[in-house]
Order: sequence, then C-alpha cells, then structure tokens
Amino acid sequence: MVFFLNFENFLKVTKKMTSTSVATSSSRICFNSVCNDLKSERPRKGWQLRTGELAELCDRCASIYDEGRFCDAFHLNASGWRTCESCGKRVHCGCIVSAYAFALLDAGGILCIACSRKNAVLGPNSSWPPSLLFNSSLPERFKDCSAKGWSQLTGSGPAPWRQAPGLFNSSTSQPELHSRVPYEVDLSTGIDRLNVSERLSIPSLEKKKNEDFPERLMNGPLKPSAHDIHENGNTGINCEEQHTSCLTKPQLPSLKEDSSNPPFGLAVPYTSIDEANGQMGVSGTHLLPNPQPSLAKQFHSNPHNGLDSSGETQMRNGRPRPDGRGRNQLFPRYWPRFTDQDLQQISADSNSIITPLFEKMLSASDAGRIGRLVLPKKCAEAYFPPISQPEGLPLKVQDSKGKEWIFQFRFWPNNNSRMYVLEGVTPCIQNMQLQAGDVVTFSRLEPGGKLVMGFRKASAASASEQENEAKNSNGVSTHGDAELADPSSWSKVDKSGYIAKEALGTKVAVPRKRKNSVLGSKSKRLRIDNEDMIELKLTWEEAQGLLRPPPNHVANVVSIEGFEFEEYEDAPVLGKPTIFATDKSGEKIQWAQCEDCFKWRRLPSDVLLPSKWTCSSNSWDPERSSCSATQELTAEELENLLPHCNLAASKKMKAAKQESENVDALEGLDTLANLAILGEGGVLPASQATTKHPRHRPGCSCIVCIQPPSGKGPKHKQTCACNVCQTVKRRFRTLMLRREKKQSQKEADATRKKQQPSLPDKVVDDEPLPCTTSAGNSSLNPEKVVSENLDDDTNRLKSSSSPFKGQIDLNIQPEREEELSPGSDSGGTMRLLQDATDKYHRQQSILSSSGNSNIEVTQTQPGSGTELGKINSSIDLRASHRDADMDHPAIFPIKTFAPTSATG
DNA sequence: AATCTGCATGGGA
DNA sequence: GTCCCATGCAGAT
Repeated sequence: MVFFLNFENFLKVTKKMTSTSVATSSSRICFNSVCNDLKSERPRKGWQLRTGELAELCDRCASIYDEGRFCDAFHLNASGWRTCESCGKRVHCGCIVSAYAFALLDAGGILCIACSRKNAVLGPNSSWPPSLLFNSSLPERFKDCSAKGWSQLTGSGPAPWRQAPGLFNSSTSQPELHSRVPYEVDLSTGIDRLNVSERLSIPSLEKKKNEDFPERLMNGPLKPSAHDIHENGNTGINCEEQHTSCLTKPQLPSLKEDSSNPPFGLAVPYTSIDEANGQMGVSGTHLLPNPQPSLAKQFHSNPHNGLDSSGETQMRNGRPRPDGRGRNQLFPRYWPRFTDQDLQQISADSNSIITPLFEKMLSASDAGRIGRLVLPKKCAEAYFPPISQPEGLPLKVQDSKGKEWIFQFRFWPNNNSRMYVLEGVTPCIQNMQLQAGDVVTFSRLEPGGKLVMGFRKASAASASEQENEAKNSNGVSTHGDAELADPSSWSKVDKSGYIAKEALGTKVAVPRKRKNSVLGSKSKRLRIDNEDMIELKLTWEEAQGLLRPPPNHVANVVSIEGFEFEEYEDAPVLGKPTIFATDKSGEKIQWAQCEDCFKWRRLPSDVLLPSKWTCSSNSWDPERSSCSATQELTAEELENLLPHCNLAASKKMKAAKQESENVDALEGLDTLANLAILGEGGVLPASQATTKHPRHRPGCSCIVCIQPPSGKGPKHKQTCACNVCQTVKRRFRTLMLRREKKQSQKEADATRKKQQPSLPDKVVDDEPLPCTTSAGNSSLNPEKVVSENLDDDTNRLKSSSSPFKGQIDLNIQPEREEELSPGSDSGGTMRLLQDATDKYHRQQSILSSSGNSNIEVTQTQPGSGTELGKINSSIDLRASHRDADMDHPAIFPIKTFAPTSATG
C-alpha cells in the first residue's frame, strides 16, 4: 500500500529524526538507517529531514542516493514497492526517500515520477502524507518536481515543512501587519504557524483552536501529523498539507478521535493538539487539495483507487473536482473553472503544477473601495490557513504575473458563524483592473504551495462558463442577457474599447449573472431577472441608438435573444441618434434633432453627428443652420418618421441636457448611464453606484429610506404628508375616481374611446413614454408625480407627453412588472383591475382604521381604445423594494411605458 | 468629511 | 429553520 509507510522504516526514520537533527550533524554515523558506516569528514547530503536539515550520508549511501537507487539498495525488502502503471517500473513508495519518486493515481496505482512528468498529469507525489515530504534534498531525478519550489517560492529555506514566513508573514512590505500577526503561516501547509511563544501566550487560543479544528478537520485541511512529535515536540508547527483528495476523508480524524487511531492506516502516529500543555504539540498534516490540475481530468474519473477514501464524497458529487479536499464541500459556484489558459497564465513555469482551488465572482462589495473580499466560508476554511482570531493573519498571494500581494485573511463573527474576508485587496483588484462581475481565482502553485490569485474578466468568465454554448459567428454570445448586462462581455464593444465601461458601468457594474448559471443563483441582488432583461433590452436599444457605425463600415445586425443589435467590424462610434429615411426623390437622408431647439433637420445620410448637435452645426443646410429656422418636417411627418427607440434615446438625451447641472459633462452613453441611475427627483447620485442600491444619506426621503427594512418598524402615519404618502393618497383618489367613473359611465367611456381612435398615445398617468417625440415637454420635473392630476384624460395625455422625468415611479411594483407589462397579460387586465379594487378597499380600511400607511395600491388604467393603454402599475410600500427601487430608478418609467406616437 | 472597521441585517439557498 | 454572504451602517479613526 503506497500510502502506508512501512512502519518499520518509519520508525527508523523517526528514530533517526528524534535523535534529532543532531544525528545529521553531530553523529558520525551515516543517516541511512541500514547503514552504519561512518560519514566522511564532509558528509554528503541526502534527503531533507523534518528539521530542514539534510540527512548526512556516508559517501556510499550518498552516491547511491544521488543515483536514485537508494530504495533499490536499502529498501528492497521493505514493503511498499509498486509498479508504475505506465512503464511498469518498480517504484518504492514506502519511504521518505522515495516520497517524490512516484505519483498516486486517482484511479489507483502509481506512476513513476518520470511517467508522471511525461504525462503532465501529476506532479511529484503530493499525495504523500505531507509529514513525510522531505524533499529538499532529493535525488536529482526528483528534485525538479519537489523541493525546489518550496525554497524558491516560499523563501523559507529548503525545508517545506518548516515555517515559510515568506509566504504569510507580513514581510517588509507591510510592516504594520507585523504587530497584528502572531502567526507565521505557511499557506502551502494551510496552517497558521503561531510563533511558539506567542501561541503559548494566548491561553484561550488553544481552546479556540480546538473550536477551529473540528471544522477544519472536517474540511480536511488539517490533520494532526507526527513529525512534531518526532522532531520538535514543541512547536508542532510543521504542519503539512495533504496534497490529495485521496486522503481527505479518512484522514479527517475528529479531534475527538484519539490520535492513537490513525485513520487510514497510515503509519504515522497522530496526535491532536497538546491540550495539556497548550502547545501545538502536533503539527497537522494539512490536507491540501488535490494538486492535480484540470489537466489531470482523466484521473478524476475514478475516484476509487483504494486510497482515495474521499472517493465517497467524490462519487457522491458525481463530478470531478480539481481539488479533492474542499471542492466537495463547496458550492458549485465556487468550483474553479480554470481553463488551461488560466493555468498557464498563473504558472509560467511549465514545471509548476497549478491546483485550482476555488473562484469567486467579485461582488460590488468585493470590487469596491473598501478593499474587502468576502471569501466563501467553505473555501476559506478549506484552503486558507485556519485562523482562530478574528484578526486573522496576513496571507501572501501571488498574482498571475508573479507579483506578490499580502492580504489580511481574517473573519468576522457572524451569527455564530464566521465571515471570512480578505482585506486589503484593493490594490490587487485595481492592479488587475477587476470590477464587479469579474472572477478571481485562487489556486495553489506546486511545488511550494504558493497561493496564486488569478482572475478572469467577466467576458472571459462568461465565455468559459458558456463553453458549450453556441457562439455566433461574430463571437457574440447568444446569451444576450449577460452579455448585454456587462458590456465588458460584449466582445466587440469590449474589444474596441470605444465604449468605456464607465459609460455603462452604472448600470452594469454589478455582476449580472446568467440565468441557470451556477454562479448566478445565489443572490437575487445580483441576479438578472426578466424585468431587468427588459430594461436592458430597452437600454441597449437606446444604446444602439447612440452607436453609429464607424465611417465606411456597415453594421452587422446580430440577433441576440430576439433583440437585434448592431455590431461593427470596427469600433462603433458614439454619435447622435438620427433617423434615416428616404426622401421623395429616393435619396437617402437622415433626420437629426437639434439639441437646443429640438427641431429636426435634414442631413445627408452619411454624416456622423456628435452626440450633441445643434442647428448651428448644420452646414448641410445653411437655411436651417439656426434654431430660428422652421422645421421642415410637419408634426405628422415626424410622427410617422420617428421610430420608438431612437426617440427614446433622443428624448433621454434631451432630458439629460435639461438636467445639465447634473449631467452636463456627460455625453452619449454616459448620459444614458447616468440617467439610468438618476434618483428620485432626477438627482444624480454623487458617486457612481458601485452597488445596485446606492447608499443613502440620513434624511433621504426616497422610497427606500423612508421605509424600514422589509417594512418593519414604524410606518407612515395617516397624516403623513411626505411625498410618498401624498403620491399614494393621490393615486388612491385617482384610482377611486376612475373606478367610479368607469363603473358609472362605462358606456360613455366606450363612446369616448371610439371618439378618440386616433390617439394611440393616450396613456396612463404620468408615465413617461419612451418613444414619443422629444420635441416639447421633456423637462425633468421632480414634482411631476406630485403635481399631476390624472383625473382626466387630458391631464393624462399631457403628462404622458413627458418623455422622461428622471423620477422613480412610485407606482411601480417590480415583481408585478412582468405580469403587468404591456402585452404580457392583456387578458389579465380585468383581473388586475379587480385586484386593484380589492386592494383599494382593503387599504382604505387600513388607512382609516390604523393610520398605517403601508399602502399597497394598484392603479389600473384599462385600455382607452388601444391596448397601449393597458398600463398597470402598482406600489407596495409595505414591501419596500429597496433594491428594485433604487436599482433601476430611471428605468422603471421605461419599462412600463407603452410605446406611443408623438403627440406633438 | 472621508475613510476604516467591525458588526448587523436580511435575502436567498 | 439554518447557514451563507452581500452589503448596510454606525462608531472609530
């Protein structure tokens, strides 16, 4: 059994070791347990001992060792010989000397190191009980795959099991961390290394440590091992990780299990923490994740190799995992999805082996300026050093470029649990130019166990997640939602870089997760739902309205989930939306609207206008190069001419202009993006939203802030005259009046509809319309909602002509958007009407009886002679849709607006 | 005032 | 109901 270190040999080794390193230096006897020759004056070095020193051998043994024949010579009769599954060569798998001479196969059996390397699937046998991995002074045949990485990467000297301060201590780059860090941690071992004195000086630590350990052990990262006993007996810091899934489960002794019951039959005595003396009397055999990178997929297929007791879990999972220790405990969304490129990116050294550990999509918080990256708990506990103190410890992480970062790995107590974070990630995040939605990956670089942090931009992440999904010929994912949600994932645009992410970032910076994505199911906050999709569609329609093909380029039209997007071979240009048409003579022309007077001017079809264009720039028609000149188009012609989407964009542009105080400096998509985050009253948030729900200031009276979370806490009083309550009450009145009107004058109403068949623009309430002409009313009037009186159609019509008011529509009930959206539920209008009536009566009762203004109003406007009138909206203040309200404040008006033609 | 820090909250699984 | 975790938020700096 490969893993069963021959106990006899083990004892010999450990005997030698316990006789200490002295044996290697002071003893004159060859360290080889079966050799009693005297060392020479200059003893030659053999394998590495736990102390970090090298076994000193006599010349003969050293020569044999160097030739890689040590086991052949001295362990021939020992147990543990196996045959390489590939070349058939016999390999001794049962002693320290041969620790790196072979690699364990998941499917069972071993490969000699040569075959292992040749196949590039397994590194040196990281599956060895780490306590036995003495690898600094291996025969030449092993060295490249074993020890050198340790010293090189950790800077901790040749002994891998020794402290690797270079990995985790605060180092000189962050001296301030020193004081905070009583630990020295070797990430490769995954265990924090308390300086002995400090460890001892923390009485409660061990207790906490014990608290830590069971969970840790269950996660597999830590297992008591023997070498402390044999070696130091005091520090016990020589924790090693178990580099394989093979040992995960069986080597997860509960601390309650006695060390005398070494699981898995490993002939390594276990001890648990020395509770008696409070010392870390035992070094954990740290269970490292299976080091096999994705390259070794074939070896994951059969988890049962007789050694892999974690195969149970693996089988349960039914899927391979790059890391056997933690992955089975991780949510799939954290499963690393490294591509070979990722791995290559991380490891330029072809000899290095990357063990994907986990990955995480950056949340807005993670990518924000706070610099705290929330770590998935299980991942943190599985792959990061155990920490018992909230302060945690510094963690040295190398990025894919080799640059080292030091983060503070810590946790916060949270609901009897912990919340693990990496602090101080901002520089790294910025360095990588990551933003919310991008994916950071954590992997382990072997040998050396160095923690490596990679990343995938959202586009890459999307691509990688959607590997199996069809891409159209232009490389644009057919999944329009996420692609559209994140411009960075829109390859063409992203590639061009013409559309700065910032331009759209306010709307899309948050991770938009794909439906059905394992990464996307976690948080509703991050999830894009149908409503968002509608919003995005519209938004991108608008965006498309602003995109002009680059000169001499013709846009390809790409259909993504039913929506057409223009795609340009070259970078698109942000231009003023215009309307292309053909005049009576058949000449292609375009109509552009002046930013100042809003009159439409005829222009040649091939001209490209800046996003802000005025009559004065109309060099093509000198007669109309002034705003005072009359418009060529009649209102009627314009009405027929204006496409909805262009108008929407146009109007937004105009709205933006009129809101020049806030958005003066913004152009093109910036304007759109900022419009999208206009808050109540059309006020642009002071800072770009990094979260979907921007932080509000005290005193903020927006619908979000005036409501306690989840509707708890004090409610509005009946006499409350706040904006919201007034609006709600007004809408009640409106609804009531309408209902009465409709019920009592049904026929009259029908007659009126017939009398106004040519007014398809008759719409409801104050909802701005996305596609009305932008001429005329376009002011962002924050008082619009309040001041409006919707009791009559005239007012409705009037108010409806406002294209955009930059105001949250308080009548929006996001979760009902779908069913209420025009066209989506034409048959349900009456039902909704009934609902509204019921709710109204209910709320009236509530209002009159309790003064509680937790009002849910459903306001319904049945079609007024046209289906476009079927716009329903509702408000549920009780529910206080914090996120929804603030997430898309400026979008709501778009979503529920029925398209309508110009009203002049 | 801005930023940092530690914890609380609440939606979602 | 529990747990996770994104993010809010209040106090500290």
